[in-house]
Amino acid sequence: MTSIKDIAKRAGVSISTVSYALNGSSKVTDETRSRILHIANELNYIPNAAARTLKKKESRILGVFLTDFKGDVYGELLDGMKEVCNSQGYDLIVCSGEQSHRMLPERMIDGAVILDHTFSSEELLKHAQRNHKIVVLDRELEHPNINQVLLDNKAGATLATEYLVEQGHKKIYVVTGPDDSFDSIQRMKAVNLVASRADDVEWIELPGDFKKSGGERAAERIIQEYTEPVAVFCLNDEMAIGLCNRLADTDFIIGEHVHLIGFDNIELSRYMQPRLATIDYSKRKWGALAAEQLIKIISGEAVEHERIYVTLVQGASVGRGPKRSKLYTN
Amino acid sequence: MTSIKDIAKRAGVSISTVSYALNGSSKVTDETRSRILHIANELNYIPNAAARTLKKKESRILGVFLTDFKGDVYGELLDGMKEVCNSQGYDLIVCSGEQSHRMLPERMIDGAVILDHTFSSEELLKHAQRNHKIVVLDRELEHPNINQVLLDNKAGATLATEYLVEQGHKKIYVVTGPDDSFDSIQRMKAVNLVASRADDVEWIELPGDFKKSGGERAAERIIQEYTEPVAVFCLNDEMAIGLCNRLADTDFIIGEHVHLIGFDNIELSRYMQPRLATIDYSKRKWGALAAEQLIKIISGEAVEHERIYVTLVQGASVGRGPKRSKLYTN
DNA sequence: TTGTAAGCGTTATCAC
DNA sequence: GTGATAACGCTTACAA
Repeated sequence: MTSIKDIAKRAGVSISTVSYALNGSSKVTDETRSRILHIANELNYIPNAAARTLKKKESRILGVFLTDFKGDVYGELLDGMKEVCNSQGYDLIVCSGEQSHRMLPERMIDGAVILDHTFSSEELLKHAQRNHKIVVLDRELEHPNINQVLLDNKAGATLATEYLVEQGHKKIYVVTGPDDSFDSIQRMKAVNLVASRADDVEWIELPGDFKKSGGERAAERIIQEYTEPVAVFCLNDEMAIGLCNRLADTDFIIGEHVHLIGFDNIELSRYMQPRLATIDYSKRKWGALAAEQLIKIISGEAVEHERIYVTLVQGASVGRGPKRSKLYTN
Repeated sequence: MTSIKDIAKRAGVSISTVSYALNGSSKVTDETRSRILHIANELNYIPNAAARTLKKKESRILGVFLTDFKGDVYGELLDGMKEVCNSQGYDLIVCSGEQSHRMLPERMIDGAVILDHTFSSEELLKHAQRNHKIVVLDRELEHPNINQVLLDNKAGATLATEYLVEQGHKKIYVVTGPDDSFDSIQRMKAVNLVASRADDVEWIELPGDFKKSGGERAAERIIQEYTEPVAVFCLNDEMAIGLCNRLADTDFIIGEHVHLIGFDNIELSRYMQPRLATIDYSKRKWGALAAEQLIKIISGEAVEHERIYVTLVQGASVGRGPKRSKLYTN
């Protein structure tokens, strides 16, 4: 591997002159610069990132941490982040898994965007304490070095629940996420609020996991307890799809016996028959904003926490209110 | 930031002793080791990755490069890679975009898995020439430092085309990927071979892009030229779905007027109505194998190119042969 | 304008 | 078993 030392030798100058030339410093004559550049090119010189990072104490790399790589929300979110990072001269790397937790403390990256519950809040606070910069997308965490860019879960869950109530539903199943999920807890709170404000609305919590399996299990319960048309709010689309899958094996009809709404508006939702009602938000913007905020706190700018707004997407999966339709089986 | 120097000072030993203790060398007494470890802990010592990488000339990080983060194939593929990497003490980072091309030559990572046509083959060969280790998933490239783990495109496209031919289809549209896509070119070759071997089969190439929009454009053409039921082989599922979308606005019925098969078996395909026929393969295994091969060539082991096998997934989207059904509109 | 030299935080070779 | 010390490749005062 050729280093600036080799270039210096070949050019008959010192390594510092080479370094200046390479970094476009004005301290060097155009002539020597072009000579050095030419030699560097000839020798196929490529700078060593580790050395630069070690010296400058920054890598110009940002990391985003995900619980896993599956998940339909991620694609656009990451592309949004990438765009902002690149436009600001940062590189973005996507990390997942236990090993990846080292990257921030070991200073491989200049900052982290967290959407990964395998990071504990204590862990994140500890990092923030050591002056590492962090943006959290999946929890509330207060620290000068931590910024929050959160979904407006409350608004979303309120929209969804009110939509069901407006359609005349009186019995609403709510399929939750994992117990420790911030999103799930927030959404539940809003459901509770709306339901308690409405007359005569009963809501039943069904424990879920934000995965298809959770929706399937919820479907089992609903089938068992079924007496009349019900409404179901799955706290994310993936569970809603799991629920549809399970119901597809039965004579229950979505939009008629089971009135269903999800959350996230993942791509699949568009293709469900009937179209899944859900809560939409711009994943791209979420990512872009997260990256922006991270870069700002790295640059020492003061920032406020941000919120990603959501909208209701109506869909035939919710149908037109309880029609008390007869079910042929069961 | 506390470094081994600080620990050495506090422990009253030299930095080399600290380094030995930290790295579990047997050259140090248990007593001093535990004392040092204790102090390191007390001072919240965390090693500096850049310094280690600079000195050891390896980062124990592997990179995988994607054209973009969208794409339904990636989730499982990446999880497969992550699993193998972590089990071998490597960390995995996912990269995309022009800036990310620096990571390999600048030695930020010990090796790269390429699934990204923004890397030219010349670029990759140049890296290989400089002793960087690479596994390619999206092209054929021969070099001692490059290993190929490729889909069996030929087998897949043959299975798909034969399936259509067996169902009695005589006119087959083939919607291709981008011109420079290795996968697309390989699949086309197989289609051509099967079609030319079969009596009386006509096939028409429709230029696509592996994205939904390509499928939509293909649908336009097919609608315009429609005279009798046709078969369509979209060279990936995403275009097949785009095609379905466009056709959903018409009276054409998939499986009846348009007999459709895709490639990839992405998750969405399961949820299409009717179920999309397609070519399946294990994305997780693909990723796992790629990571394995990369680690092997990094360790200096000799490896052979690998192939990922594929199977046919039948689906109602192909229907039961040309039934010459009447179309009400058009 | 260019050179000298220190230093970033490690690892590793060699003495002791 | 432990300690000096050089080296990894680069940036950046400071000196010339």
